[in-house]
Amino acid sequence: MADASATRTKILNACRTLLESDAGAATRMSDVAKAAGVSRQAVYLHFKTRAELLIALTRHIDSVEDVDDRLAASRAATGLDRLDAFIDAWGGYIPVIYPVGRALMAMAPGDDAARLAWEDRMTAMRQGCEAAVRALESVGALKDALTLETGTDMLWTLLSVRNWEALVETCGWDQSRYITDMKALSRAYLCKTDNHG
Amino acid sequence: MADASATRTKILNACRTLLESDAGAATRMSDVAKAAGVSRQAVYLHFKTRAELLIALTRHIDSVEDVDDRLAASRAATGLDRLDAFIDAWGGYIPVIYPVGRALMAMAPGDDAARLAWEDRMTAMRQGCEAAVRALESVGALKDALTLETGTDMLWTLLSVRNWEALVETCGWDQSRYITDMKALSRAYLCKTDNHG
DNA sequence: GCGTCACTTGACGCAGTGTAAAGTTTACAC
DNA sequence: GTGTAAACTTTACACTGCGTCAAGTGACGC
Repeated sequence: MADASATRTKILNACRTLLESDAGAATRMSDVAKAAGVSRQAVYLHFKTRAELLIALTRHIDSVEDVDDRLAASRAATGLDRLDAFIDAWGGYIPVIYPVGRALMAMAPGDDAARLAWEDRMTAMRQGCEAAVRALESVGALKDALTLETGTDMLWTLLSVRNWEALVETCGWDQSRYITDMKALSRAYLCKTDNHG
Repeated sequence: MADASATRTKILNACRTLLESDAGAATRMSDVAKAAGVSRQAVYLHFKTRAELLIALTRHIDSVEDVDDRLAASRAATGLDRLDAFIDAWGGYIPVIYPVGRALMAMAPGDDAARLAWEDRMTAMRQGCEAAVRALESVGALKDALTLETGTDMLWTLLSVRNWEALVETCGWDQSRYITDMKALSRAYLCKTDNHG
């Protein structure tokens, strides 16, 4: 018999590879099984549903890619630096989770489990936005017209995966320009004009 | 026998009403048929596929809601006014097409016809963005660091239906705040700082 | 040898889209 | 009134992809 956790990992890696390929969004359970070299039923043995597989994959990627380490740097920064550091961290992580995120977003309208899982992630990301806006507020850099909540709503929207998709995937921006311009955009909206160029 | 074009309109209106209801995104062909008071096959008699029905609905809404009139005002404006006028026009139109747009976006990953139709619309909207950025450029209000294309890419992204969805549907902003803040955001990113407050 | 765990095989139920074919109703023509 | 044609109904079915079920196989521990 095979090692169960090894098979599980094989399935997760196969699924990730497929999702990262061109037609990744259309990846079916049978494709995953074939790519992993197991039967379709073996996939269901490890993951009850397609949504559960994708959700498990996000966690798998998180641990493999050290998401916590990436975000640690942004938590150390203060004032305007915190905004930049957060955009570096989150913006740099988007391309990593994008393939599976895209699949989860695609099934979200019709699948509560997928929708909730993705919403949870986006809610967690919102905490980072709020912390960055709070950091601006605490050094008096936040525009007077903005509240913590309004600023957070907008930053959370600007840094959405959909916007990354639009700029990088659709418009063909490269990742570094995305980061640079998102920083400029966020600062232009959130910060008093006398606090930046 | 019934009037074919009357039945067609009945189907389109029923479909629109369903899409505008709470669980609109999940609207099936059989739901549309039932709501229109015709058989499921009658729907297929008028629209070969679900995608075709949704695409026809966007056109139907365009004509009923006078989309051309809405955009005419923005084409008349110049300089900074053109940006505001375009955001008023397009931003005001998003809530109108959102229900059917959401359905089209949901099926886009797996349906070429739906994807292409939605992309076409977004490409048309991009023309408006480009015209607005060009208007800024022509009065010397565009930031030196920005090109026409970069500015257009970003404005097109900022004014996406997804961002309206995030702010209005998810964050609960009201429509007028969405418009106001989008204008502020766009100006903050696109315009030289000495051209606005 | 015996059980058990991981997995395979093949079949099936289900939902929703789309197709096919035969029948019904209405209108209009002559 | 008979004929015909268009709009629509009814019933049935094919297809895809998800998820389930049940019986079978192979390896390993004891």
